[in-house]
Amino acid sequence: MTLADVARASGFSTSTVSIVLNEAPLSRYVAAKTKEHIRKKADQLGYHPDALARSLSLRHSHTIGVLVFDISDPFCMSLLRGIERTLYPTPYLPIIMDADNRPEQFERYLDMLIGRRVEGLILVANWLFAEIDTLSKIEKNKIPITSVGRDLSVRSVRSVVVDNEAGGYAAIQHLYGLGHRKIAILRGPQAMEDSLRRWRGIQRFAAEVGLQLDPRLTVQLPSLMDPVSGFEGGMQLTAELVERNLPFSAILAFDDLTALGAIRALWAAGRRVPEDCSVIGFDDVPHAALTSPAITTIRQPLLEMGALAARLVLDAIKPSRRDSAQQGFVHLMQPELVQRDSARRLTIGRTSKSLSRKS
Amino acid sequence: MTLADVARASGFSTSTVSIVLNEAPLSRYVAAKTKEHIRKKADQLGYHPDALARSLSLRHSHTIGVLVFDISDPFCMSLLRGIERTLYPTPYLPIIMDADNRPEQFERYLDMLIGRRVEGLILVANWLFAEIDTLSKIEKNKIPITSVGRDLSVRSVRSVVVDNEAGGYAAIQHLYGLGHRKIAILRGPQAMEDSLRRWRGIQRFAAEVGLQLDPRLTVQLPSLMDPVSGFEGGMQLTAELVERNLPFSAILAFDDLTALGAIRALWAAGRRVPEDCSVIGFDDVPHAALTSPAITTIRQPLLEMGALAARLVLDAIKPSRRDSAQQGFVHLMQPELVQRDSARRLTIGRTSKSLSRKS
DNA sequence: TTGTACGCGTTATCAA
DNA sequence: TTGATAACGCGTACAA
Repeated sequence: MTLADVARASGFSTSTVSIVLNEAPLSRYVAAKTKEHIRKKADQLGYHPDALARSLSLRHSHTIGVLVFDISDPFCMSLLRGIERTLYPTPYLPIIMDADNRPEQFERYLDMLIGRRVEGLILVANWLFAEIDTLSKIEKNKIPITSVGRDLSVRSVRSVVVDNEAGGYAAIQHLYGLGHRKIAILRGPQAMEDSLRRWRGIQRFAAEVGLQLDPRLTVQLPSLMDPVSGFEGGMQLTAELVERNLPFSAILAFDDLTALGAIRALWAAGRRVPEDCSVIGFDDVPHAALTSPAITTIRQPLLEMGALAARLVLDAIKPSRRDSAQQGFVHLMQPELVQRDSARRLTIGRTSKSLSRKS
Repeated sequence: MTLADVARASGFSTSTVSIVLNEAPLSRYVAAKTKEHIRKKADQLGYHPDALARSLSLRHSHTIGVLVFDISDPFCMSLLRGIERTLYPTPYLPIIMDADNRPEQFERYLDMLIGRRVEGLILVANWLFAEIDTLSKIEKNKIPITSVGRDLSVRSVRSVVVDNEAGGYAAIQHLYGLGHRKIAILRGPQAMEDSLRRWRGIQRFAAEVGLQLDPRLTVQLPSLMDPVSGFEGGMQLTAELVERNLPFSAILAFDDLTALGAIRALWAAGRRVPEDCSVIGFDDVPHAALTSPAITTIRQPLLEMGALAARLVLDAIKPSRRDSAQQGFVHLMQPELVQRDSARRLTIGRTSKSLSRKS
């Protein structure tokens, strides 16, 4: 079904049909019954304008590429929702691609997205990805890029990330406020900047209140990992901690998955959460609220972050902006403590040996 | 950067450039140094062929639409992965759209997908969706459709679904084998066919072994719900069960989210899983393995289901097939019991009042 | 108020 | 070996 088909069937020319169907300005001058007739014919023929041909003619595709590094990471879901919802009322269509954790796939999809002439690009970079130089291709093509979840502002891309330092600070502050002093810290992989930032926040708080962080209780997730292995990592690290028999009454985990792993290890060792040990996570992925106990965590405003990322590309696409000054700007979102059931006030005189004797 | 630009820069015609860059058959006759030269020029200009124009010319888009009804449902992630991985080595590009649980959005995206001339369509219909007549549009357009996760075979669409009856059967069989007799059953919403099928499997097993299903222990999730409310529903139903003080030693939940809700209610009531009550889920969504206790469940082979769905559309797209006979065929996938920690053998003489006295 | 003709970037056909 | 030209389906000046 092409425009020509509709034109032939309705007895008018393609231009008239096009004008009517698009409600173009000129359609003001088209007779009402002509419009009626054309619309009916089009409908009855099941005509759908060819978006490809239209894009070609109009010289813009009305699409925004959304490149996700790992769609199975629960972290992404809310981000995608935020993007989706922001784009929905606009004429822009998000095209979601999943790189399945593989850099080559990422590159290939990037190429395809460029080939499809996306007008903007949102990178959902939840996890590490090696400095992919492929981005320079995009930069050359002058396609506005926004990265969400990871700071890529070194290049010419705008980034939307959570304030990791504030998050780390809030996490330890909460635990401290609950009376915990012997706190095990499960840091993220070395290579991850998020991890470093959170750690800085933790240290800052500790310094402010004079809390001593026992280096033996501060451990680090291995470097090369995919998101799920955050669970494995948290579990293993915690198991080792338990094994070493160091006293601790709380665990500050790198993220929710790590926290889940920690809880599993605790559970396996017969320690209850939160009775015997408090645990705090980071991110607030959707299912953090669904476990028992529900995870107390530092919430990244994922929905809002996705929405902001979408708005940023949208803004950058509009030609009538001098936002170019904002190139590479980092938007820091404020995290928020979500109190649930996995962390509680340290009670005195409980039997568990995991309790601190100090307080 | 267009083909014409490269042609101009390299001093050859667009045809030659096109032939060389596509490694078309004719390129066998092009001088090696010409190829070299053209390739270098193209590369250095950062030329990316315009997929839209190419599609227009070739009369096929090499895209497959993937319409997800709710991308935030963990159920979808593995399905998407399966689709993704199957399509990756082919020239077909999956275009993922998320309807965000809203029928209007579903319809709009369906239209856009048709407009973009997708050559096939995969419906990831995890949750209920009202008989959307919009599908008839697609049927008119002769685009092959495959539905995964939900049986839509009434129409001309091939469906890939798990054998729900076998799953229900396996679930109760497992619980029964563990010694449980007083089993609470959290059935899915009335309107959902999956639920009915699973229930049939349960009844069949019960009849075979002469197990009496206490009607008071068989409850049903409310009808209008989005996926997360499966959690709410499971929690509420279980809380009511506990409240009514009926003895039961195991819960057979409609799906994993429902199971999570049940566990939460049990947890809130001070009953431990699996010590005081066993729980079995359905689906094996990614995080069923990450809770403590990890959920024993009936696994849907989601990855394989996604892969099969993708292969089905791929097959249907190939013109040289007489698969049309397979229109509307349902592919039943076999579920599999995954034993983890939320269900265990009923031990005799435990203190909990929730135990069955019979066995 | 409606029709004609051209261009968007590619590929395919045919000629040279 | 390479180049000109006609589609592909659509929007839009421009003409009528």
